[in-house]
Amino acid sequence: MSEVVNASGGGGGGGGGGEVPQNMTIYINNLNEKIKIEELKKSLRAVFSQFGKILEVLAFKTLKHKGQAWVVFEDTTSASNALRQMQGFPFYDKPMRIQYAKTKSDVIAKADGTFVPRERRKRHDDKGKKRKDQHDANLAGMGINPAYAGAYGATPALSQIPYPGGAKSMVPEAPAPPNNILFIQNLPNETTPMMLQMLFLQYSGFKEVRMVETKPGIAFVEYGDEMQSTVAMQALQGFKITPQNPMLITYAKK
DNA sequence: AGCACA
Repeated sequence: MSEVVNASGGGGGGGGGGEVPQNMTIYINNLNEKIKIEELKKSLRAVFSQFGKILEVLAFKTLKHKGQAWVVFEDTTSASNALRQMQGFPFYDKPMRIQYAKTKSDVIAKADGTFVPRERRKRHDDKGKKRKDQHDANLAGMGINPAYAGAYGATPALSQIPYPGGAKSMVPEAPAPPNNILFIQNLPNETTPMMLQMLFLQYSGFKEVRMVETKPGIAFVEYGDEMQSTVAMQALQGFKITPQNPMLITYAKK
């Protein structure tokens, strides 16, 4: 009788899984602890940005927090899709374990006006409290959203979705004929083969990624046949690992 | 195993 109604719709019924209520942030553990924090965060971004706009990825190397990360989405729908679809996903040879985060992320709290700095959170009965609350409530009521207006205001959520046909403007003059091997360009220099594998593995027929150490920014991705490579190319054309690097995918030259 | 906000 106490079923919680899911405001975002969707969701199927039975949900096994978590006792933690929905959250815009997912908590991931069972991550490979040998991976350096920066690479880990980049790879998480690469794999999760397909579900929606990511506001932040957090991970720490302290003993209490190794092997764990938080990925903050801008809405709970993105977070729940990510949770369902990536549950158990083999990531650096270990299956991800994903739950909703137990508490709201600071970046979200700052955006909705409920953020309370942690240092002040001690035990302080402040008497000027009402005034401040009123002020914050006013801002929130007016729909003023400093975090979004500042850092994210100009970026539509759809920017992460690979353009269906719009990628043509980025396709070079002389396209190579279909090939089961794809040629990827305009990758950020920090891109690793693992990051690409995790993106391209989603499409059937995936065989392998090859990168040339001496030539940063490019890669080759091989599929079983041209049909499969074409599906992957169209799906990931223009995909941005970083905002300034929409990937350019063409068929490799034979 | 482990739920933070460098």
